[in-house]
Amino acid sequence: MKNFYITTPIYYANGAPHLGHAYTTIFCDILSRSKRLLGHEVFFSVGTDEHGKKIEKNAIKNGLTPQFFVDNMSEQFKKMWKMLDIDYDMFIRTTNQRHINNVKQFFSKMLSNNDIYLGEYEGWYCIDCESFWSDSQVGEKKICPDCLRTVKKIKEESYFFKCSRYVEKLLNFYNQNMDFCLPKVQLNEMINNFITPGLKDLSVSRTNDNWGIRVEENTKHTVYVWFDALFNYFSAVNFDNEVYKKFWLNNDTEIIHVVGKDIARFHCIYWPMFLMACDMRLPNRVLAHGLIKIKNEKMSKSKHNSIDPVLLTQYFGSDVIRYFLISEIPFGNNYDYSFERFIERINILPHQLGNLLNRVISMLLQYFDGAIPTFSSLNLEDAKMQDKMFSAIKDYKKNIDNLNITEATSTVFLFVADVNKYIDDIAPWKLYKNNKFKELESVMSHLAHFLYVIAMLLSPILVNKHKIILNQLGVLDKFRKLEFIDKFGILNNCVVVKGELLFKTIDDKDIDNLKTLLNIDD
RNA sequence: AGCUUAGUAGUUCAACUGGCUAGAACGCUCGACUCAUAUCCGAGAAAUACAGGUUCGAGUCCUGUCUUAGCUACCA
Repeated sequence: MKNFYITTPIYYANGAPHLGHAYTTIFCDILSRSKRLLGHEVFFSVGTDEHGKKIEKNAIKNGLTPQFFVDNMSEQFKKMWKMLDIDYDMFIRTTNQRHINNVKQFFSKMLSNNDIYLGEYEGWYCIDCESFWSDSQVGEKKICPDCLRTVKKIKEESYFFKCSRYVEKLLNFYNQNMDFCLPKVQLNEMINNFITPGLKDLSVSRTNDNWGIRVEENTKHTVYVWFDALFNYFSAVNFDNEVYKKFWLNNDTEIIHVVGKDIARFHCIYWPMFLMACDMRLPNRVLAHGLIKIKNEKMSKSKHNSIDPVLLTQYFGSDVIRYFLISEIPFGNNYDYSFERFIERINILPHQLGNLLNRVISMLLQYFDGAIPTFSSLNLEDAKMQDKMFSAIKDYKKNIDNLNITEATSTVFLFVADVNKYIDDIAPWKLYKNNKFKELESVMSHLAHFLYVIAMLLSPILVNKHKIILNQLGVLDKFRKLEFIDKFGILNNCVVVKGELLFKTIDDKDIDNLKTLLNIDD
């Protein structure tokens, strides 16, 4: 069976984790857990990108050494991932010595193969915007397209990666791997926007950045942060020979990079080219998701509009945050966060799932003293519901295979709604009143099994709460595996217990408290 | 400024290469039920950005306009 190597981007260590980081990482974690649930072996890496002028500046401003600064930052990310129950196999840091050696080695190799050469970067520079523009961008008037001020031409020495050598090969690769980049439109943009107009050689070194990996052959230069950062995906599996063999060298391993679409370009164009230049295998997929915005603004510290994932997680617990992000955000689209939507979304958990558990457990206690009756199937509705269950499982698996974890989640919740409706249609309380115990047994044994299936399918998302469902149903440990979910009867004679509420409804009083806590004003 | 994406009920998404009455979900209005956490179930109101064009037929294709978003070598 296929293996998977799944990666998040390594996050830039100049600020605390925000909701966008949480989304990407939760996405990858749920994907990893889902793949494992279906029986695949998975290696899942996360990490931090710790070089660059910005970090150095930031550290100095705070009176710290850059190393101390990034040590602290990467700890913050680790803490966040722990809070969110991110079950990663590797936390890679670009200041890791092994990684530094790797980068130097690859840089040297490309230099000696003439894939990298020393040249001069020349560009139009706008002093006020602190940014470079190309000829076509500044136009004939030589003005900054942003602020309309006059730009200056400046030159500096730089190493360049010879993109032209690999353009043809890259396009061939795209053609043979139509699904390399999802959503597909991203790849069109890459081709039309960068490759067709003529891909320029990429500057891969800097002379004005001290906090970076030195170019051995010319110590005036440090390696450009993106060159450094991309090779983390190699370093993360390269530290251990077994892992390296199993998840990098093995062709049965599918390598999936999950990124925000703002950095898709580096992963779809330059990263494969670098690997080609080093004669190494290529990743199989780049999944480019949309960005989270608040009131249509990009999240940033300076605008004071970022929602603190630490506070949210402390208040609601990781399961709720995980469910919110994965069920609410359609993959690939930008998402406009609002507190109201957040509350609406997470209330689905108590209303639909929590309530379902509660009503089934209560009925089992009232009608059967808590013992799940022997499985039987007496009427047409039961049989129909079995079909729905099987097709829900099938759709779920298909969606996981296609990497649609949001769709997979909604498949399960559609089934939850079906089960709620089934209860209303059958009205077990009427069967009880009319002494139709045989039929009641049939219905209740189905209901218990359906809840068991639901808990198992949601286990990659609700990593804690799904256990509460299984515990309240009294499911034996040995049956907590996906291979048993389509086998009716394994819950026969399990004894249910009424426990704590699974989820609490967020009401108006809670909302007021939260607004104070999170500093939200309308 | 250029390239690219997207404009569908109040909101977030569907509708395969143009093809039955444009589907859901949340919210809203009304109704029913009592196993349940004022939860769950049913019914209803409500939409193709604008202007042209191609076609037997357009949300889908073409042209123009407007709007949103992303990128365009030192912020990752």
